[in-house]
Amino acid sequence: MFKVATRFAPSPTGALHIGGVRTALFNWLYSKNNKGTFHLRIEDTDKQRSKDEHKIQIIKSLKWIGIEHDGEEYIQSTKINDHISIANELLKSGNAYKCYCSNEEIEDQKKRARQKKLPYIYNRKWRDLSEKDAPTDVKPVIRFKSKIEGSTILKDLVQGDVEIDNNTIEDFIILRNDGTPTYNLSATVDDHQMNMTHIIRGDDHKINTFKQMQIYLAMKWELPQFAHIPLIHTIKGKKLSKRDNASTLDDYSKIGIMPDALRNYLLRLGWSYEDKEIFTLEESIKHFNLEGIGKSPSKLDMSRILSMNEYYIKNIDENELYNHLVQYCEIYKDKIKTEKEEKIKKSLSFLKNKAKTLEDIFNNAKYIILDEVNFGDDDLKLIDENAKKIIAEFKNEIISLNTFNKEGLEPIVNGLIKKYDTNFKGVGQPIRVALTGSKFGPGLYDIVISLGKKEIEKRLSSKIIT
RNA sequence: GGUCCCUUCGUCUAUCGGUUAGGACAGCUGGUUUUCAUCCUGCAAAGGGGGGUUCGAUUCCCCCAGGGACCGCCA
Repeated sequence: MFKVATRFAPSPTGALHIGGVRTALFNWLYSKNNKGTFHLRIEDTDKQRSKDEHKIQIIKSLKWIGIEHDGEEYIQSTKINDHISIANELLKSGNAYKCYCSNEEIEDQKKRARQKKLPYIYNRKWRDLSEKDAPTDVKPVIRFKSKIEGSTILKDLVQGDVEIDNNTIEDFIILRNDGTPTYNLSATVDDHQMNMTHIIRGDDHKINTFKQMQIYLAMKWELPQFAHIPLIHTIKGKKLSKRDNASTLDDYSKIGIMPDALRNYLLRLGWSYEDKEIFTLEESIKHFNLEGIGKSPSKLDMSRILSMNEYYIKNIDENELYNHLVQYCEIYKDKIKTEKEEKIKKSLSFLKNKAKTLEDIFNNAKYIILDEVNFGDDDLKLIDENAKKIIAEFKNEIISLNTFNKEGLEPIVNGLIKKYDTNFKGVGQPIRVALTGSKFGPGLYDIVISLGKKEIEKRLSSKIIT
């Protein structure tokens, strides 16, 4: 048995979206599960639309989520000569022919097909015509001579046997009239030269597979295995496209989703393994298989992404979580100063308890991360004369407090509650606002302890609340 | 319109002929609680429709309906 080799072959004509990432993930997992290799091929033959920045974004995105390809990336545009020479071989062996139809002629055919509500399929005009009759003013394209008789069965690893009549596959163009190869030719030649054993790609490629199979056959190349995975749909039930919002990895990273959480979410979108929901990277490699891939398309569900992220926030090692937070804040928020590290790490256990995203943790930890307290207008309203008295008294008690923990703080707060004939909220809220600027956030004792005596004293002396 | 694919709770899914159709997320209860949460109880929630096959179908077959993908000298 040959070593499994898979590939992910995006075109760098736009940002990689989450559907593409899942395809890459499945390919990667499948190869790793089989102790094989995973390759990245950049299909940059559309020179107008291909951009280097997209290529960089693609590689960065894959790396972010934990996927690294084996070997150098394969740049399709550097192999164009190979593709052209295969086209010529096909021409020589009678498996392809020159088509001298003008653009106008083709457009006309398409128009007529539309009018008659028939599917357009090239009429194979030049399939049997002699080149002697060729017009001199038209540069020909090269078309593959598709089978007309019989049918082809695709033994799809996900969808099972799929059979279509050969005459529904048109004589597709393999070389444009400017001499450049088209997708189906290039992809096939590359897959063959890269020795791919398994082509795992979106369901939208299925018709291409039938075309490509014919090229393999004509070239007497060994056919790889194919697996067409169902597409990811938007909440509206349509194919996810580059135009959809929030579909690149950056969009998720920006709101504080962690790569492992998204990886786990994507893994379970369209694939399952018994009732298991949480998969470490190692587990996902161990258990991944093609049998577990469902046949129906699945919808993207943000609340699930969020809850997966929440799970990872609560369950991963706190040092690791802290590192994620530092990176996140540096890129998207305020950089965390190194002298805050200890305070934040100590507080992570309660900061993370009310967070679904790294952004939530940042918000909860803002009172530590930022040196200045930013008061919300509504929150400031809570600081009336009575509240100011409570705050002042609390400050005085704190100054003389030796045991700076919950046991030491509780009697102080309780004393104030009694004195001012109120409840916990009546005392806690003004102090919380004075310390953090907000009435929401971690528990009062957590805040006080995490800030430390010196900082408390400083903040409670602020003019705005005295 | 043609070809192909799909169809279990709102969502992701389990079930490989016999189950009170299971789990997870979301939702709703109740409890703990120091705001907001977390955490813990519980509840509600599904086999598109119609035919077969079978002692028995969510499961196998057929038809219909609905949804989707493709139909580029893009990839």
